[in-house]
Amino acid sequence: METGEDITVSSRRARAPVMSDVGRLAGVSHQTVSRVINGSPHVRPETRTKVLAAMEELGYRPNSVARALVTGRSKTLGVVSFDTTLYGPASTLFGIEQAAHEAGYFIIVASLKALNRSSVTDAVERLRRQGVDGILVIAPHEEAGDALLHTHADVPLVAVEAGPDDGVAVVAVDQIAGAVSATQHLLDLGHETVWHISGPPNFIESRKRQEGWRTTLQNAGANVPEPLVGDWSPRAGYDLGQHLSRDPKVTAVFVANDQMALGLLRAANEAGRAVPGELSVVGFDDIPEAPYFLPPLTTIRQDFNEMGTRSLRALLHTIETGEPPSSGTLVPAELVIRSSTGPAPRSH
Amino acid sequence: METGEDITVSSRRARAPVMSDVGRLAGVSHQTVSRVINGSPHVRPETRTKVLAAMEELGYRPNSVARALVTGRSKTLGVVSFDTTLYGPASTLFGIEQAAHEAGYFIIVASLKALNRSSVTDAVERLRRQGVDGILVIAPHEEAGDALLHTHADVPLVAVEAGPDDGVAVVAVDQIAGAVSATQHLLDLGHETVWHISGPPNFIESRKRQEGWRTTLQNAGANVPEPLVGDWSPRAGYDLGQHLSRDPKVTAVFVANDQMALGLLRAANEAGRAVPGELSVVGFDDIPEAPYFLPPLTTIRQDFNEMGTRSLRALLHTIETGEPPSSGTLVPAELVIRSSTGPAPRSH
DNA sequence: GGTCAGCTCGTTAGCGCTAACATTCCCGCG
DNA sequence: CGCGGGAATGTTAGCGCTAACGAGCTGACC
Repeated sequence: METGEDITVSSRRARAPVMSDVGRLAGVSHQTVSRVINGSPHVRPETRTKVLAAMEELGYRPNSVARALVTGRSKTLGVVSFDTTLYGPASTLFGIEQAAHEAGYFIIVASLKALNRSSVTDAVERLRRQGVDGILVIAPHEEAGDALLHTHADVPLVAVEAGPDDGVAVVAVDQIAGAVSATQHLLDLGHETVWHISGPPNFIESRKRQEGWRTTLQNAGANVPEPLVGDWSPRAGYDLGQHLSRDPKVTAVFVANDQMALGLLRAANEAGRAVPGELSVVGFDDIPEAPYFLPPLTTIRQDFNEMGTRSLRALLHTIETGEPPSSGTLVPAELVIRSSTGPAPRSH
Repeated sequence: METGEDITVSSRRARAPVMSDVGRLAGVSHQTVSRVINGSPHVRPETRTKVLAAMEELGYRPNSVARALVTGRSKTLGVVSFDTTLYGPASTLFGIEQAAHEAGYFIIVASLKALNRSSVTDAVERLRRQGVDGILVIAPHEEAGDALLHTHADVPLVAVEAGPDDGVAVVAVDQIAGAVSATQHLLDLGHETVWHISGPPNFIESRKRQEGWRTTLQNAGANVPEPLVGDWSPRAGYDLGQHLSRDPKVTAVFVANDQMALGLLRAANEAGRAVPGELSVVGFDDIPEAPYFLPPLTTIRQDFNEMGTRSLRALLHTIETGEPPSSGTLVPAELVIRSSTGPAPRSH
């Protein structure tokens, strides 16, 4: 076996080297190795060099599990999320991960199969067992939010994208303001009123967007049509859009997300209703595809990445200082005007 | 402080209960508690009951960090991924997470800022420090793949979605077959040849799709036009699509992903080229929006979820049996015909 | 020159758990 | 009635690391 030429790490592969191996090679105690690794100031430069060299030679890799056991800190954060396939959650997760990486933390994801109380509770529980230092929840859902109220006990937790109004720290986009500017934009264009395709009612975002839409219409003295309820999918937008497209009174629609707006666009196209000539539509999210819809979609941009970053920072602040997270951070939403909206057609 | 009424867990909150606390309350040793938790057969039913009751009363939560330290198994898997914002990687990640959950594993994500050797090496290194039991890499990129060859040493690793041709286990969709069926579909429709908008050349998928397209044309004796190179974004599809739309000879285009196909669709629309009347287009991926494009997009479906599941299973198999993962699993790709493709227009 | 502060390092004791062995008890058997 | 053996439990020794303390050495100061 001993070829004699193989002097690299891989030769004495019986067991990964540990601190005392490094110490032995460097002629110091394992504690000094620990000091070097943790950047203690009380180590002579030459000792440090020797230790570093020994680490290099052995290919030493600190065992963070052992460290976590003794410090009580794992430097990992849990993220529970519903559908990470969707653009919003995926982007938020991405932002969180980037920020965590910079802060020296790892992200453990626990995605939810169903959106109900027990699955959220269960996910949080699993993460705590795993020893995470804090938890982020991307589940802008009513029941999920409720569940958090009964869970967050001994580990810092912040809700992202939406959450209960109190009891838990929430970092979210200003959904209401976004919906207001979407609706107002349509009103300003001269439309008598604005129809609405909403998301599922148990999503907090659905309700906020609907609320913003409704109050804007009311404030303008406009008639408030019955909102149509979708499920965020393009298919729902298409199905609901077929109804809307048949009704000539409908000249402006605020759709609760871009995917459903896409479905509506197709329905309008098939029904021969010109967008924006006869029908104006505004979406929500500003997914990367939105500028290339036919026509390019006017929508409300949510800065998911920023939301991820901010929520992570809030969580980290709590973890590191022990102060409760400041609740209610709102990330602004921005109206992006493209070509799917235009002046109201001359009425009859 | 002692109210006397608060007898629940939250009262003696100095420190989370540990095994010996449970043992003390149940009148057994901590080891017996361990046996109960790990389902050892050598525990009397009544003892088990007592222990369970004590755990319940104390709100005991096993410390998996301590367990990981002693067993050397953390029950966590690392996933390194490039852009989890994209539909493909996001879906794959989702599939992985679901499968991992079922198997009792956690997923730690490490996303890459840049696609180069060092960032991949670095991510893998970080994950190993963290003590993951295995690593999954979603980075269908040439350099990234190369990096893996020099990294995978003492922890099982499998590449997902694409990877180097050997040296590392790879679970991927059959890109070539997908590209072949896309191109053949167009040829069968009577098009003389098929143009191609490819992804960035350093993506393995780009090359495989291009290869499938090229060989199909060659086998059919068709002329092979110079492929246009995009970057997966709708914008690239649009920009490149403007060129293509101007050229009346172009009657069929195979686009390397759906997002670029969307851009092409818009460019064609603006140029007044009817799809599929004058121009047929096939995408790749089958993103959820594809059926609602104008017109609904014919595309190649990749089962990302399946790929995630399979790659996880392969990894787990290696971890649990020690056998090297079987290389080269291919997930089939499926042609989904919708309305963006049609017979070739009568030539001049 | 003695003292004491401060730097550098080593020694010891766990963190909470599991693995391995030791112990107790009960049963059946010759 | 003693003894082997297995089932149920307890005891001990770490896993690899950090925290806390202690020891040796240097240098400055009175």
